[in-house]
Amino acid sequence: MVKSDTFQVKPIAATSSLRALAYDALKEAITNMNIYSQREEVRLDERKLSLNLGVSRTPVREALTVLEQEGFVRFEARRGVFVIKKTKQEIVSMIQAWSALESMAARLACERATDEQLHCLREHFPEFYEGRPSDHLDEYSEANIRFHQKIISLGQCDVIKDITSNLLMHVRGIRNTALRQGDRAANSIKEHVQIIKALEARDALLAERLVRDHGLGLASHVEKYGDYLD
Amino acid sequence: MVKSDTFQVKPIAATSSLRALAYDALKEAITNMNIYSQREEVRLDERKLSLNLGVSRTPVREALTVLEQEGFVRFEARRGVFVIKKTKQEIVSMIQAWSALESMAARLACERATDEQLHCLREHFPEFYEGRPSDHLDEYSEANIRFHQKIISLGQCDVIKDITSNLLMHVRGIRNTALRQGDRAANSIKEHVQIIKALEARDALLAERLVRDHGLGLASHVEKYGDYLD
DNA sequence: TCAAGAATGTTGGCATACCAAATACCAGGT
DNA sequence: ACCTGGTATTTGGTATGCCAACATTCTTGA
Repeated sequence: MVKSDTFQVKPIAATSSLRALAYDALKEAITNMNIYSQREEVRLDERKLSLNLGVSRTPVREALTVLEQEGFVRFEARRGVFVIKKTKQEIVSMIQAWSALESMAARLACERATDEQLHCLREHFPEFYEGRPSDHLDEYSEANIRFHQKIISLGQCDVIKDITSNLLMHVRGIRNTALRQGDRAANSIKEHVQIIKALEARDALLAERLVRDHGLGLASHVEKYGDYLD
Repeated sequence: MVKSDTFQVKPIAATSSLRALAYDALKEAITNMNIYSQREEVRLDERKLSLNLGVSRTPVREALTVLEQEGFVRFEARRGVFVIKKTKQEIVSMIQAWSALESMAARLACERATDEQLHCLREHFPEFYEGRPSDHLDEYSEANIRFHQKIISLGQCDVIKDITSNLLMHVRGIRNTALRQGDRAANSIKEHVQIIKALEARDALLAERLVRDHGLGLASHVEKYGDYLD
């Protein structure tokens, strides 16, 4: 017999359910495809999906039900399941909601985060605060998203984290695109620096305002230049 | 033959799916029961539910899947489906997220709503702005919620509306309870009046701040006095 | 007497079968 | 060629059956 002190099993065995596996597979497929490159809405065939995934229709349908709830697909009775193409207005609305939540997270971070955590913000994204970010836009776009997620994480509000996590799935691609329009990247960095300063100073009112305005700036940009979405 | 001009059929039949009906029934049952009055978590039996609802297990399961996604129930493999009891901290988090979103809605309302719409706010809730609200707490609690929903509606942001709609399902009961603790009702009304004034003046910054602080006040209150939740 | 384990029942996960509605296809008439 | 109506096929919605994992009860042996 092995002593329980030394015998540490892996965190969780928890063989995922087929439903969860189907969900992951479908979600990845949906987010990876560029929905907006094609004009027609994509239709998903339950039977083909279950055939390709090697499981029956039941877990596939349940996974699709979750995706419907998250706004990725839409069921039409006896017509099919369609991948949803968000309209420009819907994207703008999502960014506005995101801004509200991240703004609140920033406020909460001022109260709750440790000095170390706040300092990490600056340390984790140093490379982009010198030189021209326009040279590494792909990298910067990812770092940009991480930056905002980090702020939300520091807010230590799970509800905000969960909701924004879902919103991000929908707007990730748009963020990347918008960054390349105009000279938004350089400006974005300046605003980030201000946000970090406000957080480090624990100036909740300022941090909250800066984060909100930063987000709403993106919303306005998409509103103006996001016609490719419709 | 009938001339197509004169032969007008009724718009649609649109019979809801059994899944939707099961969802509605379950959601109402869950929100109506007072989850926090009993110590044990409530377990739902798929087979009994489908028997009671008069449909098979399939639509019931799909309805439960949606409810799981919305945070009302939790699946445990081969154990059962349980109605989730939110912890105090989760409730506080939801109220904070709500505050962020309503605050943004107020800001948007300042830009988007018509004078009429803003004025309706005052007209729709006049009876409570004179006399003591503590005499009609049930009425006032409902009006209170309608007031906040109205602000969100005036923001004309569907995403915010949808998210808060779900949050409301979870905190409805708590709002009602909190209103009865201390002299919160009277104070609540004063703050509402200020919010209306800010909106009518289209002072976005002020309205946004007042709505946020009003919401966070509730969060703090629950944080302090909501121990009955755990 | 009581603990260990075997038998039985229960539960959610999954697969499959069937149905009605929507669509696609085709034959026959104009 | 172009309708027209009916028929076959496809599709999502639903019902049902089976299974492994858990829970419970009963049995058994010291």
